[in-house]
Amino acid sequence: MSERRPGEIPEATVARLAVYLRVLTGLADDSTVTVSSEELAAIAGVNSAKLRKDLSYLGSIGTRGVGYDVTLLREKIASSLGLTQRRTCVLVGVGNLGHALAGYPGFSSRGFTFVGYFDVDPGRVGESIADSQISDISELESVVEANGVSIGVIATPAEAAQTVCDRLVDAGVTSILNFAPSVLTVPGNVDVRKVDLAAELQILSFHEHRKSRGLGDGLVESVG
Amino acid sequence: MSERRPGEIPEATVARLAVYLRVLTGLADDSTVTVSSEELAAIAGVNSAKLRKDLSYLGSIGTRGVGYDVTLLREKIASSLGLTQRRTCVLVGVGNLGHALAGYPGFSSRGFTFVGYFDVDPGRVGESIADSQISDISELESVVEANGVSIGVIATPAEAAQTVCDRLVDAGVTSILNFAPSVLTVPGNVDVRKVDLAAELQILSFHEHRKSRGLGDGLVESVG
DNA sequence: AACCGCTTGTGAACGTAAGAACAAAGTCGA
DNA sequence: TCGACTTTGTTCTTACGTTCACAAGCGGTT
Repeated sequence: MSERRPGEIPEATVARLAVYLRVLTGLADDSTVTVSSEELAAIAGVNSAKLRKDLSYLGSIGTRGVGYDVTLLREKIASSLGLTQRRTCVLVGVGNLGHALAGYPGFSSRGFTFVGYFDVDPGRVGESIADSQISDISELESVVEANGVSIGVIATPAEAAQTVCDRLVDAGVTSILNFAPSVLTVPGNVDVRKVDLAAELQILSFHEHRKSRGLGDGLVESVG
Repeated sequence: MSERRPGEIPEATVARLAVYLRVLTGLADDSTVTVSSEELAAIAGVNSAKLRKDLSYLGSIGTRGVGYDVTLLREKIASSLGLTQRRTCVLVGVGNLGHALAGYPGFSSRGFTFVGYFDVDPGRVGESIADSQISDISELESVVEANGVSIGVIATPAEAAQTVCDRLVDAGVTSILNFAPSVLTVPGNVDVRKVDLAAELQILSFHEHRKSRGLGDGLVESVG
């Protein structure tokens, strides 16, 4: 039963495809025509066998003895990720982080169009942001529905996140990117990805802690 | 050979411990004294068996028939993550995102102290930020060494990231949190975690794409 | 046209993680 | 003190992900 349906790409692979895509864009800018799995893997920071297996899920794209055509591979990855069509997004919560996200150039350059920025604070509504302006949260549903928005980005405080999430889902959003430090509950057809900034630092803290203790051998801290 | 040395906690578990910790803090604020694996797992959005296994790596903490003491568990997780000692950090690159990170309340409230904010832009140096001020990048090494900084946060453009990373590592930083969309190369004793904002959206895009195609059956898009 | 060197694509082995299920170990009430 | 009940800690099974190693396939060369 280890059969995988054609078109089924493992999660871990999908996450790396985004990295390969970025690397390939860089190579294309340098007018590189062809790249081997070994080279590409080195730049992307992964094992070359893993890279080849990842790419093999997209079909047989490379040429044996030669490598991969940069342009072709780039298109293939982009189409697998569904990046051939522009996707519309909304951002809810325009505090510090929300502002930064709104100004992040990587989004629009990669095919994501933000059609609305929302906040509850009346003081912020109307403020201009990233060649648009902040709308009141009450307009959320109408904007989502009018634009067929599929992705919602939540950058509110933790307390507001679930409510905002529910409203997004009710309005038709089927993918959520959550920056609020809270666990979201959603229906099964909705995908959530979370970015937990404090957790990232805590994970690094764990490794720091470990490094400063064990130093590689079977040493165990005696617990008082 | 599936023995795991005592004290060895799996990566996947470490990442979740940070989530449990946050949930437990919330429970403690509500004056909850005891919590069962089932309850805690529900709030944290994970399977209860997984949660129990995660916690079992920290030792036998719960009481059968009762559950876990919230305070005790919280302390145990915090100490496993090395959060009992405050960790000093520096932030390099104070653009939009850097500002947002500097203003993020979750860092200092969880034991992370930023002792320096750096940028190359002379126009920004001196600007006040999060009850401190922006320093010139040239001071990076001296600040890192003077404060025994162990964690560096990179929020520069992609082109600068590797150079900044090298400087941090040379100065003695052993953990890096990278927000720049680039792959960092570091010595083996240094840990890197990356947060790739555009990649997150692309992963969601993939799932959107998949939902709008297959709808759950063996349907395969015919490739022209 | 036959060979040679190179690189892909993949099968098999290994390691890590998730989930189900249950025995062990505790509390609480009588 | 004993028994019923609850919830943990852990074992076992299954799934997923990574890595190795190599046959298959292609371009260039003679």
